[in-house]
Amino acid sequence: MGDRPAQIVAAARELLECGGPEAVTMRAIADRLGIRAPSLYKHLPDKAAVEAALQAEGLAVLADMLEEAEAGLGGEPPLPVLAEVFRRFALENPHLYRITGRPLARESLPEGLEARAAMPLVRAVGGDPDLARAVWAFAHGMVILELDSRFPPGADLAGAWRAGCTAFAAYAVGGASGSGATLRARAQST
Amino acid sequence: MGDRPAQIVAAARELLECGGPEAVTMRAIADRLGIRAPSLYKHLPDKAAVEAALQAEGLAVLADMLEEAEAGLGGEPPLPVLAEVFRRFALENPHLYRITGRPLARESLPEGLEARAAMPLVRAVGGDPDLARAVWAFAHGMVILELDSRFPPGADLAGAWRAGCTAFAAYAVGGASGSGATLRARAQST
DNA sequence: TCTTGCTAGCTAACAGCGTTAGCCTTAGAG
DNA sequence: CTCTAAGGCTAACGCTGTTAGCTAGCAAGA
Repeated sequence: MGDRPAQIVAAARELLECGGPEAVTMRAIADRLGIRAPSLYKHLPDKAAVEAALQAEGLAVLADMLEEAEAGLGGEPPLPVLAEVFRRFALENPHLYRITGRPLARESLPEGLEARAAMPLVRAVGGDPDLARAVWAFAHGMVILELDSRFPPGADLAGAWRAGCTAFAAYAVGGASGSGATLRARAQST
Repeated sequence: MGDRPAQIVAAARELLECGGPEAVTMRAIADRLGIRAPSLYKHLPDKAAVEAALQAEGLAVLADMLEEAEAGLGGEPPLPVLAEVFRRFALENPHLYRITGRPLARESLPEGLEARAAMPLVRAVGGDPDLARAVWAFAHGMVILELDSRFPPGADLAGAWRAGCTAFAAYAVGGASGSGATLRARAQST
């Protein structure tokens, strides 16, 4: 009964969520399935395969959340909403996010998943790939620095997010809505 | 003869640079010093101490480079220059940069080092801490995504850097130098 | 019906990791 | 001359991922 590979990944995910990356051990996975570690290798080539599967899972969840948020926004500016969703995903699944953000085993990832996760952001900035990459880097940086407690304790992270989103939004719209000064004033009041 | 702790850190750094983080092994460090691994514990409490020292070293090098760049710029806008230096540091010392960007053992870091590395950036954006953090996140994100090969092969990273710097510079100057559209035009031509 | 072969488990083991316990040699101080 | 402490050493422990080789059960073919 049951699809062993899927069970293995599910067990790994549970371990990851309770105990962090170092709790994801071949022996611990096997324990959870009531078998011994070497038996796992009848279903998987190595531990990297488990990690790749977790990576894909994380990416898929993120893509789902971003697409849902994108669909749900009316006329409001997309960038702050997507940023909020992005951050929420990371804070709610910190270990999964870190896995997702590892060197990335492209060849063992479902075809097109990476692009799917990226598209909402690209659309939000009007299709400019340079800008999309810059925004992605900003969001990833904010999240990873927060997860790693690299910001000084008590730093106003919401303010930093606001500053970044405002700056990028202004660049995206090409200045149609006013000068940087008014944008900055608007950011303060939000 | 010689300061064993310093020798240990130096050996660790050499190992890190040739073989990456997983080459930094207590046994490998000891080998390089002509002693056995357990003897290291006469000089250090554990491996985390070595990593903390490497982290401090990386942070210090980065701070030096940023400060030097800051001193060397005439009237030109600081952000792109600092960004370039930041990126160069990361690409020239990829493993060290990754170590530097780990959860960070604050208490075992030299007093004020973290602030020293951050200050050039804060000054470059005119003292706004929110903006400084956003820019830092952007730079860190760009670098870590590049190191992890997360950008699609062939992506124009220089363009992404330019987009980010331009957007943040516009936000920083408060729109005194014109609309987003002109800024974007300027970015293309640089 | 008997045999064959595959699936999926098992135990034992290996190499490498960080780390601890305990021994021994050497150098310097009283 | 003795005592102490520093800094080496070996042996070992528990952990990791992983391999080799054995075996119970089951399904298909002769």
